Formats: sequence, structure tokens, C-alpha cells
Amino acid sequence: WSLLTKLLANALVIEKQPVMTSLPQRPLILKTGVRFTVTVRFLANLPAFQGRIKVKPVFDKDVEEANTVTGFRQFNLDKTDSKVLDVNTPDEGLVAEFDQMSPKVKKGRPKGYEYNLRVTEELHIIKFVTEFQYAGLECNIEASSLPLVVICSTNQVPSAWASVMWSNLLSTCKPRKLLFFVDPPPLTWQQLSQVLSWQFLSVGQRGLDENQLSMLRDKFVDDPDGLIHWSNFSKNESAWIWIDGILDLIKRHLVDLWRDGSIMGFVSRERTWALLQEKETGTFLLRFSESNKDGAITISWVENSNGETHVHAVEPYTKQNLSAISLPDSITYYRIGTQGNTTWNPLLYLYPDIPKDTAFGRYYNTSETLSSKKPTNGYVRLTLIPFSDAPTLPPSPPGEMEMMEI
Amino acid sequence: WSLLTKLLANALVIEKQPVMTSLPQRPLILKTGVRFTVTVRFLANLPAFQGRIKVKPVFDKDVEEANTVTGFRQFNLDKTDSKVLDVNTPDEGLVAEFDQMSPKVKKGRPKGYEYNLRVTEELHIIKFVTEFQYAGLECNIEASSLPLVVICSTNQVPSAWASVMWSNLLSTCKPRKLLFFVDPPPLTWQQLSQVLSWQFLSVGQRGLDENQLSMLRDKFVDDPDGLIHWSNFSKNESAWIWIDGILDLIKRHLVDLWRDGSIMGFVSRERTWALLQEKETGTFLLRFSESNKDGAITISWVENSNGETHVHAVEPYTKQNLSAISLPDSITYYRIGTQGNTTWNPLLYLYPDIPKDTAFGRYYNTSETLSSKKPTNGYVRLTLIPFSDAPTLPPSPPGEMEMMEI
DNA sequence: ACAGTTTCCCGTAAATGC
DNA sequence: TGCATTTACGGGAAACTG
Repeated sequence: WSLLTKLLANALVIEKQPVMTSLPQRPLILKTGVRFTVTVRFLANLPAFQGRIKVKPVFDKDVEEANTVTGFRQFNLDKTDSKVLDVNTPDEGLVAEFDQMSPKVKKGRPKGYEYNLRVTEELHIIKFVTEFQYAGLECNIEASSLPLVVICSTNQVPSAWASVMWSNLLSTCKPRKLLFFVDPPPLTWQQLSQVLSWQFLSVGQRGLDENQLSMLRDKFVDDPDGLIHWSNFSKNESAWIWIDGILDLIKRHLVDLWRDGSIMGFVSRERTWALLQEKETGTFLLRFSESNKDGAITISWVENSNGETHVHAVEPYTKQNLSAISLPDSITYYRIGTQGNTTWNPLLYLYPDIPKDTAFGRYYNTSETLSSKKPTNGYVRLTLIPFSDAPTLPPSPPGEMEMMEI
Repeated sequence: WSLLTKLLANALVIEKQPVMTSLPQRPLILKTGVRFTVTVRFLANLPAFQGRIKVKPVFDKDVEEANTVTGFRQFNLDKTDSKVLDVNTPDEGLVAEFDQMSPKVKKGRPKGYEYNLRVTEELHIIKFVTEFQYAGLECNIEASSLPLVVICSTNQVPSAWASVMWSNLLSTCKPRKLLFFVDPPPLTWQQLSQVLSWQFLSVGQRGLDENQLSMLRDKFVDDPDGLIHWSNFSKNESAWIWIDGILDLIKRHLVDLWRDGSIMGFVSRERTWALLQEKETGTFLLRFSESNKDGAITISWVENSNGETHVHAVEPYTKQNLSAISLPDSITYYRIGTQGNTTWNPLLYLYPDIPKDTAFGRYYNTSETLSSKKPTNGYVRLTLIPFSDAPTLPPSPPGEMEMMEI
């Protein structure tokens, strides 16, 4: 019997960690007033347990230590205390899905030792508590969620996700300390690059290659030992915030191109220059702007004329720009020219030598705004053409350029 | 003394009708969960009253008749019942501003005689109630707001505003009936055109002229007597909804041009054709799309070539389009051309004969997206050029056209 | 099935707190 | 004063509900 109780002690597990249904890519971030879902499973699926086990979620149970001592915010689970579910689902096994809970701040933040943590560095947990009798035995079974972060505005998502990633990578030790961020250990580049690549995989269905990672390494590692410190990673204008803007840009506008591998993305200006310089006129590549912190992408191309080699780049496209015109459309319609004269499209080959239509053809004219293919019943159809004044003189022999007059 | 009581009975007035601060152009529309403001003034500003008068707002007081009988929704004033203000403000007079109230539905809509009114046809009122003694007299003074409409989503604003306009125009009779929309009287075109013009005046700082109104008359009046009936005005795809989309378009993107009178706007296709036909090649005018119910504007221009006259119109610009490129920029950058050949801008004179730069010059290059004038530090600046394939052959003698090659 | 109505929640802006 | 955090609420879409 005592063996049984021991077994049962670990019988309750969390099958799906707390996650906002509206933010499935980023579990363990909860927003006040926004519902989230947790699924709990009881492993010992004996008929005798059917309908006899009640599970109750509790926010930060037994951690008054962390809350009151450090002055963490405290929360209730709104719309939940009443809703204690029976653990039995028709499909298979003893499962309960809690899906109407939302965190709600208890007003009056307790004062205590302040560690100067930001709210996105406060780790919280949700425990699921069970009490039932079996064969005369009192069983108190608990399961605890992974440490999670509670925010109150979506502008906190990037920092919150940084915390979740960091703490999940490093707190493999059993008693996960909710004060983890009082003194968070550093990460090796090996660990961080892994996680970053996963982010791109999950958002854009393609991870980061060696070249991209090596460029990123320089952005993240500032320590001779090759370690990344939380204080740098999480600070206001950190490389992570920059990366997160790019992830968002990809998610909204560039999934196709990123998945196809058409976006080199992480290349320094210098390396861009070096790569393009030895290529044919009209070779271009796509790289993320390093200065724009909201995520932006630019097209760099090479041009050889009169024995000189120039590498140019267009003003980076932001999310706003890309909702007006898609990147493939931009590439196919792009024109440069001199005032009142011949214009041409300087973009011919995606680096190293892929004809642009091969790489982007299938995505042309799918913009949502103007230049879509919908019927216009009597109206003259409009296309938005990105245009620049030619940064240099037109190539002497037009060559394969499609010349055209505007 | 009884004279005094009579005087005092009307001493409480509503100085500013209920209005959401976020929607000042549309008073008397309240949204559940959104705060609104009401200002109340006590006219008899005697020193003896200072600080002794308490005013309390009550939703739908004494109108159980309307609520329970017809099954109107019932509301409380959230965050207010506790907050009964004293009527005394330093500035001048006895004034109280209630600004933290928000309507909140009482759940369980009472069943009763259903008149099949929509929620935006339910009229409600807020009463401000005072009880105080003066010189031994019990004074019960009340002031009542104009009838208002409560919505729960911004997608109900257009219909709600239709109700507010209609009921304020017609219920000049004293006991304003909250069941007004059970059998709302019709409006004369005279009355409606007045109100419509006011809408444009308040949103775009310019009313409607005779020509515009005469075009609108045909859209609204479908009755031989020249009356407009509520059932037509308020139905789902009514002319009002169309107009409201245009008001929104003006508010967001076209205030300048509308104020300047550069937008003819309400002209039928036929009349556009007639007007332009006898004008010089390159004359254009701006008119609102009659088919797009979200508000859209198109440019129509005339072209005489080879003895034939053509009037063309570009695909209408929607709100989305106009956030990518402003209308003035569109006009100055617009190009039409034949595949791989010369292009030109067919827009020269705003009807009747104003050179386009005179009308729009001061608004060029103020788009928020691309083609702005901000510095680009090293990047090649981008401009979005709206382009169309030429609907007809290029004009034989280029004339004053600015020719240019793309 | 469906239309009117409400809820949900992101994203931005503004307000608040410290 | 500036930064961190929270609130506000439009807008679009999903969910609800008769």
C-alpha cells in the first residue's frame, strides 16, 4: 500500500503547460485578464478513480516566501475557484482541461525585500491540487506548472519570453527557484544559438544556418569566455529585442520567403559587400536592418559600371511598408532611374545566381492592397511601383536589364 | 416661497450631454465599459447652496415602463453610485462633472412585449437627481439627458448615430418617447440634407454644396413625396452606412483636401463623364466610389486622342491604400504607360482648370510610409509610384504631359 | 442557418506610478 | 525627470444566442 501511495504521488502531471490560446507559440506567458489553458492528466487510470478526483488550480501556492519577501505581485485565478472539474474525459484517460482561467492581480503589492526585479523577471507557478481517498488512504497529490511570467500588456511579451527561455534553459535543477532572476547564470553561445534557431524554426519553419549564427554570435556574445549574461540579454535595447522584432516581421510578412531560404537575413554590411562585389551586376540579397528595432528588411544589390563596382541597399521595409506592398512584388516591380529618363530594374539574381522569377515568381501579385489581381469592373487597375532615383548612372550596355520608360 | 420652488425646479440643467471622450463628434452614444462625461450645472448660484447640493446620476429612472414592457436592456452606471459629487467648482457657478461613469448591462434581459427594435433603436436616458432642503423646504430637483443609445462594440456606431440624429431631429415634443423607434416619423429631404451637411462640416470642416446634395438626394429619397423613411435609412446596406464610411475616410485621410474643396466627391459617373468630356485632356476630378461601403475615392480623368474622348477612373483608394500612399502623392506620382515603353502622368488639372500643383502641391510627400522625406543614412530612398497600364494609346502630341521613362 | 449582438483580445496610445 | 508598468479603448474577428 505504501508503494501505491508513492506511485500515486507522482500520478498527476501537467500535459499542456499554461498557455494563452491567443499566443500558442509562447507558452508560460500569461496576461492579466486574458484566458489561458492548462491540461492535467492523472496517470493511474484505474476504473475505481473515475469521477472521484477533483483537481483545483492554485496560483503561487506555498510560495509566500517569494511573494511576500520579495514583493512579487500576487494573483488570483479569475473564474476558476468555482470551476473545479472532475477528472474524467470520454476520449482516453483521466484528463482535465482548464480553459477559462485568467490571472487577476491582487491589489496592494506587498512591500518586502526588493531585489529590483522587473515584473517580467518574476517567476510564478500554478499548482494543481488533488485530495481524495482511496481504500481508506488520504491522498494529497499535487502537480506544479513550469515557472511562468505574468504580464499586463502585449508590449511586455518580448521580455517575458526572454525570461521564459532563459529560465527553462537553465533551471534544470529540481526546486525551480522563483527568484531565479535575482542572480541568473549566464548562457553559453552553444545554448543560446540553439534556442534562437528554434525560434525561427517555429515562427518561420526554418532554423538558422552556420553563417547566420556566426553573424549573430557577434551581436550576442560580448564576453571573452563566450558567455551571454542576462543583464545584457535582457536590457532595453538588446540584441534579443532586435531579433524578436525580426521574428515578428517574418511571422507577419515573410514566412514564405524565410521558409524557402530566400532570405539570407543575418549578414553584416561588410560581408554583404564582400559577397556581392564579386558577383554579376544585378545580383542581390535580402538582409535584416541592424538599426531598426521593430524589424525591417532591405535589398542590397551590386552594380558594375564603367569599371567601378557599387553595392546599394534600399531604405529598409518595415511592417507598415510590407502591408502596402509585399517583398516579392517590390522585387519584381522595383525601378530605379534618373529624373525624367529611362528607368530599369536593377534586381536580377538572388545571390548567388538564382533568377529572381525562379525564387519569387510564385509570390508575385499576391499583395492584399493595390496591385492585386481582383477584377476592377471598369476601373483602371493600379500597381504600386517602388521607385528610386538612380544612385549611379545607368549601366552603359543595358545588357539583360529590362529597360522601360516611366 | 412657492415661486422659489418653481424656479428651482428647473434650476438643474445638463451643460454637456453624455459623451464618450473617445468619440466627441458623436455625443449620446455610450459604449459599455467605456467611460463618458456629463456636466451638470445648477443655475441658481446662491452662496447659501454652496456645498449643500448632492447630485446623483441614475440610468433610466422612472422608465420601467419602457424597459420592462418592451424588453429593453437595462444598465447600471459603473463606478458612479458611490461617487456622488458636491456641486461646487472654484471656476464659476455650481457645476459638477461626472467623468468616470461607464454603462454596464444588468444581465438577464427582461422579457416583455417585443417591438422588434434593434439595440441601436433603444433610447435611454440618464437622470440627475438632487435632494436637499432649503429654508425648510424639501426640494427634489431633476434634470434629464437627451435620449441616448448604448452600444457594446464600435461596429454599432454608425447605426447608433443614425438613431441619435433621427430622434433629435424629430422628437421636439416634450415627453421624449423612448419608444420613438417603434414608429418613427419620416424626415423631409430638407431636414436630412441639413444634417448630412453638418456631418461633413464637423468631420471635414466643410459642408455639402448644392451639387453634392442633389446627387445625394437621389440616393436617399425613394418616396414620391420626397420623404425619407427610417426603415430605409437604417437598413443594413443603406445610403447612410455608405456616407458614414466616407465620413470616416475623410476624417482619417482627406481632411485637408475636403476642407480645401478639392474633392467634388458626390458626382454620378454620368455627370463625371459629362463634366470632363468637354474639358482639356488631363483634367481630373475626385469622386467617392458608390459601390464600396467602407469609403473609397477614385480619380477620374479625361483624355482626348485621335479625335476620341475617353474618361477613365482608377481603382478606388480605400483606407488601407491611403495609409500606404496619400492622395496628393498618388496624384503627383501617378503614371500610366504601355508595357516596356514610355509612361506619363495623365493628371494635369483639377476640374475645372486648376493646375494640380496649385491644388495639391503643399501636401506632396507627406505620406507616413515610404516616400517620406526623412533622411535615409546610406540607403537608397524609395518612393511608391502608382502605375497603370495605359487604357488607351499615348496622346499623339505629348503636349504639356511630363513624359518620363520607367 | 443566420443575423444581430456581444465578447475577446491585440496593439497602440495615454495614463499612472515610482 | 525619466523609465517601468498599467490602463484605456479602437478595431477586427470570433463567439454567442436566440
